[in-house]
Amino acid sequence: MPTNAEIAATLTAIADLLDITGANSFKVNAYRKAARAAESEAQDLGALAVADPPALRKIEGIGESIAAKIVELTTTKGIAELERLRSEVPAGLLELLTLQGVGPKTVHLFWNKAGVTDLQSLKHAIDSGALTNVDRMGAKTIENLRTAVAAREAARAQPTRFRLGQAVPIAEAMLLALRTTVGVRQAAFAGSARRGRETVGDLDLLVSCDDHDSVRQAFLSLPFIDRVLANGETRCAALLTGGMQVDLRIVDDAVFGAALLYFTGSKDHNVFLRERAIAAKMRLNEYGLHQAPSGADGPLGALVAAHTEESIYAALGLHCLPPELRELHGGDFARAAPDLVETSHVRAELHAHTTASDGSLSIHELASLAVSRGVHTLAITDHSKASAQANGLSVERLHRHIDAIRTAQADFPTLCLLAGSEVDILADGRLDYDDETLARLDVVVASPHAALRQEPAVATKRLLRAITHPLVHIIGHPTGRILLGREGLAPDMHELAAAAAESGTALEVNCHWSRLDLRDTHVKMAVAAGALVAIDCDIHTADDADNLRYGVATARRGGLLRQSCVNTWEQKSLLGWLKNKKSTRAPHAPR
DNA sequence: GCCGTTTTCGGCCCGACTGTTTTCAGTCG
Repeated sequence: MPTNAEIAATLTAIADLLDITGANSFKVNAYRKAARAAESEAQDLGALAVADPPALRKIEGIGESIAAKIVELTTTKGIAELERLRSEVPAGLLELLTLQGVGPKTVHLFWNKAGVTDLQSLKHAIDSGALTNVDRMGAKTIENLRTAVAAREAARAQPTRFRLGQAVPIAEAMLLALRTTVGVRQAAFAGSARRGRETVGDLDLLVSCDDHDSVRQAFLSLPFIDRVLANGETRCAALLTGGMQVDLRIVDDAVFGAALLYFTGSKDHNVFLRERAIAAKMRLNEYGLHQAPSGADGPLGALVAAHTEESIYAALGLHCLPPELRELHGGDFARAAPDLVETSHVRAELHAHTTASDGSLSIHELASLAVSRGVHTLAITDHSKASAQANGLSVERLHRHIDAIRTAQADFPTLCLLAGSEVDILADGRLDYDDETLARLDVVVASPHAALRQEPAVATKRLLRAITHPLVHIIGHPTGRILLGREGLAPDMHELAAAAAESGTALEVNCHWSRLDLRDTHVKMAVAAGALVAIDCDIHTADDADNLRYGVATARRGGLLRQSCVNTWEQKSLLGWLKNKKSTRAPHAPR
């Protein structure tokens, strides 16, 4: 059965191929929108296609035709329309769409007017001069193409997306430099990084200022800039040395909110807001919300709102939606509760390593770090013996470690130090320590570290066994995925979430930006099932504590409420749950 | 292809930038 990601990839493939054939652009966009809907959908679309096909059409962006294609893909493992397109369009043309400045119209032109079928034949057409006879191919365009082809070849070994925790520090370093420029009023990053997506394709920076030229100069002279792609009055774009693209928008301070809203997106959410504006006889663009023009082509009416995002949402009759929930067309207003979890709510770290296993901090250093972060409770959870590569603790070493933690407690009167372990969930679901050993621990985080290529059904059974174990409190990074590196397990997360809710076991959102596991869609499932969630930094070095924001962003994207996150609880409630987790359920009704 | 409080046809966000095209087309976000 295809996963939602596979369905999304298939719909995107149809869109790309249709685009090259010159199909109606609204039809192409419909496929792209449906692909995005599939990607962010928490329900398993493959299962839905089998059990209740009409329900597919309830999802915004999926209509009669695309629903039928999802059913076709699920039941026959292929789509006739896609195969027809593939037989018609040379496969090598798809890569050309990724070239800077080359879109479907241009690829169509290359294919039909110059016989280009892939990157190689495009290179040949450039070098042989064959492109000079093609419409709109002047000397400058051909030179830009040459550069784009070279950049594409150089980038083959580089990622096209970047992990959130790598992109955000770069954005903040650039903003720090821009804020010192004369005349700058406000500066922020927007785009998918602000929405907290686990990976981002580029960075969007927004600056309001009195002097556009000085900001442009400051931006283009930043040390990270490798190549300038655009340099206009209000927009600059550049490639960084690592291959990431950065776009800078420069606006007047009075319209900063409108620009921030616009450039934060998502694209689908912008369309929704514009449509809502039109319905209310207004117009929304990056310069503000205005009254509609009085005539058909007349100038915009009076300004309604522009300075802040809140004022624009309010004028449209909406609550200000947190950026993390702006992924969908209509946004995820249903999840935008006032008690959505925030970094400031987190008062306990329940997953941290010391030098006893593979951490770089001693017990005292780790505890001092926790005190400086203002948490009331820290669980020290070094690896168990199966994780030999991480210097996992034998039972004997664990006993001595527990004693050392108990002794250290005396030095930290304001912090509750818990003796725990990150225990391996073995391939068959057994735990790496016996029950007698586990019972000595204050907190047990059970995590999969090996056998991460198991079949989904095997992985589900394995994790269920750990979830329902009475001595396990938290399932650490449940899938073991590494972003842009390792797929990890693909268990039936609905089933795991239901079992977690039933047994009072928390599912972890691991905050490290290479993991973010649970991922956002999994958090949605946990929330829907009424399961408890832990947000933990999995601290190995002092810097890891800074990753909390990424885990919280992921949890917010999934709609996690403060009261369902064990790390936000008062110490007494938290310790009560650890002592007797069975009696503790997520304190809110399933949504 | 999707969608609907201008509803079953006829729209579909819209502005900046670039390059070449002397008024606009394509790309991008």
